[in-house]
Amino acid sequence: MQNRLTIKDIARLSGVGKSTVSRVLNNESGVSERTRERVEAVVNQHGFSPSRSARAMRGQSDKVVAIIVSRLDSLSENLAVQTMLPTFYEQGYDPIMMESQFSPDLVEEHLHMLRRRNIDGVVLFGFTGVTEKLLSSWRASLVLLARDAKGFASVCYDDEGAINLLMQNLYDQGHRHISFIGVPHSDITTGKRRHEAYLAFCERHQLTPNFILPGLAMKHGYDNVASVLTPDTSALLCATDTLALGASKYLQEQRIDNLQLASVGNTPLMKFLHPEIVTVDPGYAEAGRQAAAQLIDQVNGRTDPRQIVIPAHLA
Amino acid sequence: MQNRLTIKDIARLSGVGKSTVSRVLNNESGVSERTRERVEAVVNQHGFSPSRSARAMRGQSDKVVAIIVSRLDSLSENLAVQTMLPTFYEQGYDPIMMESQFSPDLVEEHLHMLRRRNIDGVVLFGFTGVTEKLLSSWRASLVLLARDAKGFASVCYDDEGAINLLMQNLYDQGHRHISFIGVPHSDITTGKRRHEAYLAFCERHQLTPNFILPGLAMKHGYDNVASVLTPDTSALLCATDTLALGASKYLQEQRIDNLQLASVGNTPLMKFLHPEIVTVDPGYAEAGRQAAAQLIDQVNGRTDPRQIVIPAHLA
DNA sequence: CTGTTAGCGCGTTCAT
DNA sequence: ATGAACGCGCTAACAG
Repeated sequence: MQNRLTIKDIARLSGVGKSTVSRVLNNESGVSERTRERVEAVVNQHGFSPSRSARAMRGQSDKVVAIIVSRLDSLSENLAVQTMLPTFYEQGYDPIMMESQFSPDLVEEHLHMLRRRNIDGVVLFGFTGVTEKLLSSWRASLVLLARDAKGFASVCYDDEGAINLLMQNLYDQGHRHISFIGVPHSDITTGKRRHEAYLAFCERHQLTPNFILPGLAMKHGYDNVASVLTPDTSALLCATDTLALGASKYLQEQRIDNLQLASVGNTPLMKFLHPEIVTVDPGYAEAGRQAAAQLIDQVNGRTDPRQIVIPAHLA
Repeated sequence: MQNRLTIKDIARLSGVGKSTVSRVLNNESGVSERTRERVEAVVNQHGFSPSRSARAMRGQSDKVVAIIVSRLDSLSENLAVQTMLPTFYEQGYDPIMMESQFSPDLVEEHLHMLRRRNIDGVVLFGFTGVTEKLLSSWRASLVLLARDAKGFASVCYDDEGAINLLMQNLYDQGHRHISFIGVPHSDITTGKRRHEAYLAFCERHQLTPNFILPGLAMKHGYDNVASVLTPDTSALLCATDTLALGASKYLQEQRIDNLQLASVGNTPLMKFLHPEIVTVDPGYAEAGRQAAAQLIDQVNGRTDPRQIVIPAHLA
């Protein structure tokens, strides 16, 4: 690059020593107000900013974090990343992005690369197959998103709360035959927890459950709606908006418009394609913020790994 | 971080000098085959990799690039980013992500921050309002995507070719009344170029154009389909798949199923929601690869900024 | 309060 | 072909 000026130049220009400039730059105490002001003036005047690399070499931290999403085009993950980025930038962290494509092997590969790069921390969007063993060496500098694991920091959605909110809403609307379409239990959060919350609600209110757990692709929703519809069914609850998208397509094709749709997930696309849907926002935006904040606190030793649950709310 | 070993340790462990290790690491000539092998053995054995920051400090490049997307949830941009990431990683570049939200001010702000970080290069997804002036200081280290600007490297889609492909396909299917829904001319590529290609095709084949240019939101598609439908209309061409998504929703609601839909853009979602659509793939994946490759070549002084056009092809 | 000195890990002369 | 010495820009330890 060109002749960027250095801390030394600033020192010369403001007639002080390098260390004083350094102190000012880092807001350290022990600098007279007058000197501080003078140095700051020169710094601003020249738009000086210290070299990241040099800093990193001394401080041992290059202020870089990684965000590993499952897929770049995941609607829900995008909403979380969207709030994560500004949070990182505000704190001076550069977030680099990676895609896991739901492959534990890829995650491992990425983590390896990150280890060698001496990165500060990682936000990992969890999925079935990401084991604790895989992450063990990152305990101190990892935040798991949408998943929890013992001993790891995590930001989770309130699966049970979300389903309850939705069920209660449907129930209050008078629905008594609510079918459920979800994800297999191999997926703990989106699969097991949401399904069980559905079952529990049914039991509490003496409703007859009617469900299927095909998977989390849109096509799964589309292909399986029919199988949970009875003549009585008046509402359909989907574990994710992706499933709801598939279900919605089926319903509109079949011209079934007397079925109240509901889903977890508050993505703009869903709202556009099927405005009549009832959704809960699992708090994607808030989750992104918290995950970033937690990671930063953690790598700075301000807090230990802890598990955060984001409360869901009706959209 | 903890006691990562340094080039010095490797030197000691393999019984050579630091400089020799450095030479091996950088594949420089002037090292005997035997020594090289010995050093490489030690390096691999300990999984050693040189400190990025220290390297950056000497070499002036920290091997970090930025990707500024308009929106994280842009379907088309995602497809390009998806191929960009691996390309950057292969070459040892860390890609950090930013969102412009279609705001020139935000772009400017981000570029400022990147300048101060002494970043190597930027891939910027262009949009209306991004002026050459805004980018002038990045001439050498910027690749514009989906937009071109004089003097800047760019990777563009072949708007005219894409429309022609689609129109020809519809024409060959026997359609003679093809309506068009697009984007205002203030958007040069997606708006003006695609619209003009449509008009030109109509003129060449003596078709009567029937179009509207409401904007690029889904709702624009949804709200405006009706206005371009005549009793004769047998096909509808959409400038983008986002518009097509909106149009598709309208058509399905109105139970209009004798209208052939076509659009530029080959996103999985579109294909799922409306399988009967004819699409051209503008070459998002290829664009991502090329953009990354061009940027890398450029920042390494291997090539000057140049304008690349990706050929479109029927999906 | 402030300036001076000594490295951090690496690439780069310059001798050998 | 190889090693010793120097310095990149910065922070930390030590003097004053």
